[in-house]
Amino acid sequence: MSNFTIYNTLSRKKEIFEPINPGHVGMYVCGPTVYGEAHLGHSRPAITFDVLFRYLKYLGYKVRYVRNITDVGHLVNDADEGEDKIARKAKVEELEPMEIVQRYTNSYRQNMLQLNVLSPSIEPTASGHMIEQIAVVQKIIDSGFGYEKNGSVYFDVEKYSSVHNYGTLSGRKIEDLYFNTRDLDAQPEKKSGLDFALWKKAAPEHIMRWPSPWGDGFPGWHTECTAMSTKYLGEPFDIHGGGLDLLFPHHEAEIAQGVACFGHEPVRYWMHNNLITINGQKMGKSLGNFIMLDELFTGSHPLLEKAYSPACIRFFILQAHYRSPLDFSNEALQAAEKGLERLFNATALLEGLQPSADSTIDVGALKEKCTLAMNDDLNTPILIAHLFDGVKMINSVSDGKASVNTADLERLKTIYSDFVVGILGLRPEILTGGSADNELLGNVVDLLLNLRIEAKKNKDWATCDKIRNNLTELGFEIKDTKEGFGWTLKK
RNA sequence: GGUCGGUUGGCCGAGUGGCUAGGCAGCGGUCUGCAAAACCGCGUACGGCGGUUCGAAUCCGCCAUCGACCUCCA
Repeated sequence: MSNFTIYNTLSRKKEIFEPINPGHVGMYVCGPTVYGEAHLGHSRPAITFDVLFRYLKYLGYKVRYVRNITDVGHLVNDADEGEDKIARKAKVEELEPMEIVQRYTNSYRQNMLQLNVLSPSIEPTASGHMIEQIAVVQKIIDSGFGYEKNGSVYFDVEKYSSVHNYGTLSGRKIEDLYFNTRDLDAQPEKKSGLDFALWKKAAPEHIMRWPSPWGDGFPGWHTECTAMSTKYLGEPFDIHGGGLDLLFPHHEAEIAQGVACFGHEPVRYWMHNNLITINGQKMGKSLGNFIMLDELFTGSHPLLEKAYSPACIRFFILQAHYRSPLDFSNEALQAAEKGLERLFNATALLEGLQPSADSTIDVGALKEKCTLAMNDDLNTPILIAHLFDGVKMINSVSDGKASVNTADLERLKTIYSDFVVGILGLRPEILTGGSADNELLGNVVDLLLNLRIEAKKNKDWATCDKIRNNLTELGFEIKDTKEGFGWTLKK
């Protein structure tokens, strides 16, 4: 179908992507825990796998994209033992846990919409799949790799390791893990410190609880992803994505659970996006550099010099490869903002371009390069570099320094609508003289600029400058051209 | 301490052995009534030290430094 390669964390190599069922792709990505507003860190996996989703569809695959919503908080790690993370927040705000869940789910979806992240095919909630999770736990017990103790169920890592390899995804060795495991409260209950929880008994103060064969409790963190991914995608399924921070223990545990349940690896391709740092530092609440997406869009955070549009954030993220670390700074964001404007201006200019008899630009090669970049493990920075080469072509044609024939012009338009809008998901946020969505405004601006042309003929520079300066103040960008004028307005 | 991954020009960020990444900023030029935009041109970048090689940002070793993770937050 194509030579689309993706880097598989499991093999630590780029592999040609071949779906299990020809023409169909099943992908699962770890979604948000809805106990707070979405922050900058949430945007990267969402955008990375949105681009993957879009590109797979562009390649002609029918894609089922499952991204979960974790609405069952578990234990908070330090002071408030035995208290559910969501329940804790509920007490603080005097809201029902499910009210919190609803509120932040809505907020997350709103942010995703702003970032032009497409809705997944299925967005399952952990609380809505309790039966499936209990079934997974039971299946693991039946396989001999899980054991119950005091109403909790744990995964027997040692026993698993005697038959299978544990640690293949993260490169960890079981011997090393023995010496590097923190001492945790429930340690005495477990056979080994390496074991992880499949089901936890709920303490009396724990609000979110469900009945199970082992008593009232709640599922372990890793259980939900195994239950929901395989319910909707089968096993094995094609692609599992998530942030690098989830690689261990979460994804490692998912593999072990999958093998225990099904007798084989649950996932063909594991993909991990890298994280975002701020001014070279990790994001942390204690560091005061935790920026929420809403703050980013409005500029209301001490670290922000200005507001940045969702498209700007999206472009900024896509200018780096998803597996590379990315450092956030005002300087970098503003550079991205200007670059994006250049890209959008050319994309708008493309619509009004006049074809000639001959082409002096190589549109075919451009498309080829764009496809190669995306096929190379979603190399969006390279794609963007090629799109900027195209910007130069478009501007040159517009300036009359190059020409394009009718067929090439159509192909060029297709490249920009496919790659910029369709795959990168960047919606041009500008109005131009040719755009129809606000005809009245366009006509008024045209009228003013025609008056300016007349003033220009009379060498009435004062009137000329007044019209231009006032329109500039209102946010319009005025360009003098050979034919007359051109203008754009950022939305 | 362990595992994995970074360190590229003023800034961001591609690039895995010889071939211009790209964007932003800067400088010079063309165009312009002046601008803006655009176009053309310019910059001795690859953390340090050794090694392999005809040739290394790219491979190997050591060192420095930064980050993520290390199993009941998800």
